[in-house]
Amino acid sequence: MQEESTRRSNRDRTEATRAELIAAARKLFTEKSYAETGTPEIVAAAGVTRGALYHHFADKQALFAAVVEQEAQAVAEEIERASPPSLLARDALIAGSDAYLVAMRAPGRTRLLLLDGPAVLGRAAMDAIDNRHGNRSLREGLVAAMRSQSMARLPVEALTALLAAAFDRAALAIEAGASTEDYRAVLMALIDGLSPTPPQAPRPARTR
Amino acid sequence: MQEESTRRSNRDRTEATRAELIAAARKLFTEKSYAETGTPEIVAAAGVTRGALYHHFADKQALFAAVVEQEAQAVAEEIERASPPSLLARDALIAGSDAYLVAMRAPGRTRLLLLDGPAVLGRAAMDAIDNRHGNRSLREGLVAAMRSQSMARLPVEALTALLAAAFDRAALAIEAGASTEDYRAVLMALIDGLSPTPPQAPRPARTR
DNA sequence: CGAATAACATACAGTCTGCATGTATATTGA
DNA sequence: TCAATATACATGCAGACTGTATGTTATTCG
Repeated sequence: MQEESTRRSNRDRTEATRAELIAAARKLFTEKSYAETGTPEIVAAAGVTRGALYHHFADKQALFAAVVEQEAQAVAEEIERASPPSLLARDALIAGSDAYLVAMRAPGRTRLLLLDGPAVLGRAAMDAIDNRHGNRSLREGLVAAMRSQSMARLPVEALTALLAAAFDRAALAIEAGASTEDYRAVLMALIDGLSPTPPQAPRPARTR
Repeated sequence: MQEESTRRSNRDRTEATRAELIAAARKLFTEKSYAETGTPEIVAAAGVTRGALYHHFADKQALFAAVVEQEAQAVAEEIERASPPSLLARDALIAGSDAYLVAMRAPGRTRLLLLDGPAVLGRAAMDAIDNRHGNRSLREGLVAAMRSQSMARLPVEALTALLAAAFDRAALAIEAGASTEDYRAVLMALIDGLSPTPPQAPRPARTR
């Protein structure tokens, strides 16, 4: 008969420790900033020592990257849950936009993903993470809209990046207390402005 | 008759020391990142000691803020020099956009102003700096365009912030090696899409 | 059941930041 | 003009943090 706490497989130990480290780091990185959070504090919250941290992660940045990756995935899942492929291209785009703005209201997410992430990991690394998760649905939505002729044909990568940047800034502004309606209205105007035919009447659907 | 090196007024000494500290910090902050640049290195490059730094600036962040402020002003001046008020609203907007993208190619500027700045000082502080310098001309250009009926009437603050965010991301992407033409084309499409009347066909060809 | 290896814990070296204290130079006012 | 005072620095110190090297315990495997 094995004791309850002993006899844990190595893989289980690794997985559990990594998960606890990431969870503790996530909590602290969202409450405070990356720079203000020290590894002693993280390992104390996780119930391990710094030795464990540096055994599982190359350095503090690597742990931060793991947290960012997880959080970006969580945001992407919220978006995909809100914009099923059954919707029309433009409607899916709008639903996804709103879902993104809602998802980014989770405390500390904007700083983690939009401020500390790019500064600590660099824009290139953040682009890679975004392309694996969040931006994918956005880019696919844009491609679909272009194919359905409801959007001008433009360089997809650039369009994705610039719209994503606008969404990011909107999330930051809303968190800072700006009017959600104002930013939402401008975002929609930017998207609708990309229609190949003049926007004309926004309410009655014109492209069909 | 005063000696050459002695007999310097206190105000001159302060001004000179501050300027040297800011210049040395600017050089290092643009070559490396804020986090990778230590105050011992900065004061060594400036030819003073850390005592002088902490006499003139509250902390490392305050020195960084001074560098950011100076650099943001330099960018704004380049833009205003390139987009005189004699131009038509839309043309001034385009000229300013191109000037911004050019100005941001100065080595290290994107990281300083677009990555480290927001992360270290916060988005609110960066917004304040931007509104004092760069964004002012953009917002005024947008207001002028709206007044001349060549742009839909939208919340000005939000529109300014979101377009600025798109410009920022374009500058980052271009520095990372992306196609300037692609990003420029999308930026112009976003701007032109905001026309209240159908795309207006300002030129027989689209934008190029 | 050893031997090798993985998963930690502990200890240490180097560096950094911010402050406190000391000193020289400039300014002020009687 | 000359002390008194304030300003502009320089120096030294305390605390904290990061990364690594080394030691110890728990698995895995032949």
